[in-house]
Amino acid sequence: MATIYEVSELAGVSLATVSRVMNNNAKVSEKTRTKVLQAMDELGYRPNSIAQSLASNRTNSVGVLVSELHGGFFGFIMDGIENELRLANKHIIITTGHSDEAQEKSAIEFLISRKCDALILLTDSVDDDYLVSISKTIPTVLVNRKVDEMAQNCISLNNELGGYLATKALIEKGHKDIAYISGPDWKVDSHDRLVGHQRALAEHDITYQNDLFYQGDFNEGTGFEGYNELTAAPTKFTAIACGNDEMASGAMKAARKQGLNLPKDLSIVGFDNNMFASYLYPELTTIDNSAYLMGKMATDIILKNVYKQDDIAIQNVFEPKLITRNSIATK
Amino acid sequence: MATIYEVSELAGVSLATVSRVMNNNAKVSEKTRTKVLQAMDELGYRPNSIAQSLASNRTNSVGVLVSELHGGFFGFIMDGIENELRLANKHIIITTGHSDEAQEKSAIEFLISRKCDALILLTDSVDDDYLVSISKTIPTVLVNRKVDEMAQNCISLNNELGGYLATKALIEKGHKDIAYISGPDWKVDSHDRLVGHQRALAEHDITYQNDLFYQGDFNEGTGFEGYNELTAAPTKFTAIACGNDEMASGAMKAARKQGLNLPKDLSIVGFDNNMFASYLYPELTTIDNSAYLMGKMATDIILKNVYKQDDIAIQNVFEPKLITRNSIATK
DNA sequence: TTGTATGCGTTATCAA
DNA sequence: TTGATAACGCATACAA
Repeated sequence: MATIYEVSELAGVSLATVSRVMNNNAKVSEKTRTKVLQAMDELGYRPNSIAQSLASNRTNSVGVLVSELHGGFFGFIMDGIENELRLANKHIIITTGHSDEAQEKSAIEFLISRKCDALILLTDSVDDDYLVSISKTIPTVLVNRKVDEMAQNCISLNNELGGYLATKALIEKGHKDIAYISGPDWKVDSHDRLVGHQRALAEHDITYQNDLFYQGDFNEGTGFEGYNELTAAPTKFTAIACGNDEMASGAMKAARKQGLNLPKDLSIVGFDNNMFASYLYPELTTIDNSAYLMGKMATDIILKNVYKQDDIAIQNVFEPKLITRNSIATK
Repeated sequence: MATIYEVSELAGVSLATVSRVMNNNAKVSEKTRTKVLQAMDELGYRPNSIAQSLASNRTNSVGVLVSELHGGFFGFIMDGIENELRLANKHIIITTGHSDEAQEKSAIEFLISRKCDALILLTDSVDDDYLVSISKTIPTVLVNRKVDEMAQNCISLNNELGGYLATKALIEKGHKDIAYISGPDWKVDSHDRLVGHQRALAEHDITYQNDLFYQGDFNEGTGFEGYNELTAAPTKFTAIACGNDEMASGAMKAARKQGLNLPKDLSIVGFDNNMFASYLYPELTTIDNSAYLMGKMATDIILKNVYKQDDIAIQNVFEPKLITRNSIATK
């Protein structure tokens, strides 16, 4: 592989000059420039970005931590990051933490030792203090998480509003007896969605009933169990709002197993607008979580702060949107 | 950020010694080792992997090219790669090509200039010659693609067998009138799956009929259209085999729209075992494409050839498996 | 077992 | 507008 040195020899100029035409950041006469370009071409020269990084103290890469590489949410966030980064000629180094604290920390350490110019982290297994300390070493933006000391660098979804919109969609179709299958309470997203649900109820003078609440864990199985538990209780309902789409799917399966005709006998609304939501039957009405946009925005914060791209507007909180499909029947 | 030099000063030893304890590849007395370790700890030293790479001509990273970051197929392949790589203490640099030749080539160029130790490529937009020439520069393995000159470094699925198994599953449930909705003919996977379908038919003395064939493009919409086209023709059928799960979903939606009761009135089998397959109603019987395993194996080839890990068995072609769910009724 | 010296392929600071 | 030359942080052959 040809080096800048060989290029300089062939072109009959100095190392410095070759470097200048590569980065075209200094004046070079048209004549020498073409000479150099020609030499590069002739040698099939490709810059060694490792060497560039060492010398310039810039890797033009941003490190990303996600839980898994598969899965809709992460996929779209990564897409948002990667697309935006590519437009800026930067690139992405991805690591996974599998929602395990030790793995997440070691992934972060790795990204730092790899000299990423900045970090985008999706994590809930690592504590606030650690994140704050990291952010003092290297520009860091957090997606789907809020840490007060880093508020400017946190991107999140207004989950409360999302929960509100979901339940409101049910109410507007005439439903009053609405059950709720929640995600784990210790997750803020999950908690906020429930709060939104309750606000929608209250605003329409519907009293919230404990009988109509089931606590799941965001996995499909608990949606299934949840529906069965809820129907075992005396309080009847005509609709269910679910903390996410997986559980909505589970509830749909359980309901169908009990012989219900969907959506006629039971209306359901999900949350996340997961990839499979439109493949469900009936196609699931749900809340879009703006995953792609959040990834894009995380990148924008970095482009602005680290790579000094101006005229970029930052938005830290995203508004969820209702995606209307066919899983809600008019009552 | 502390450097190896500062560590050596604090520990009162030479640069080389510090380097030795980092890589523990040479004898260092226990006494000096602890001295060095202590100094590292005190300074919060983290090795600069960029500098390591430049000096050692090894980046411990493998470059990966996929079409998109979201989507089940790519997700699982990347998972397979990343998991295997992490166990070996190597890491992954991911780029996307969006199925566009120019973008794919520039992504590959990028990975090379980034001095990856090896490449794992998922591409169908770039020609064989280009891939062969790349593979002479840097160890390259191809997933889901076959190039004769690089046969040892190609990982693929036995799509013909998959197509065979899918249709055979239908036949074994008593179906004889089986329609087929195919992917684009120019894609080898798609073509091979069809050939497998035809073999299953032939083996059971069922004549293949053009009336029962529809050519789609692997997207859900063409599954929908396909079903409508097929039912418009005079030849009747009780089952459909689809080139992939998306089209199967489309066909299911179309059938249901025509008032059919699934799977009683129509049996369907898909291909790929896409993430949403188990969320469909009825849950889709399909063919698993071993995406995760193919990603893992691609990595293994590199671990063996590039990183010299021995005792790794290589398998270039994967056997698809039938995943039985509820979308096939007994006739 | 430890230290010295050189090189990896660039960028960047000076001079010229 | 160009050219020497010193970093960048580490690995490694060679000496000691």
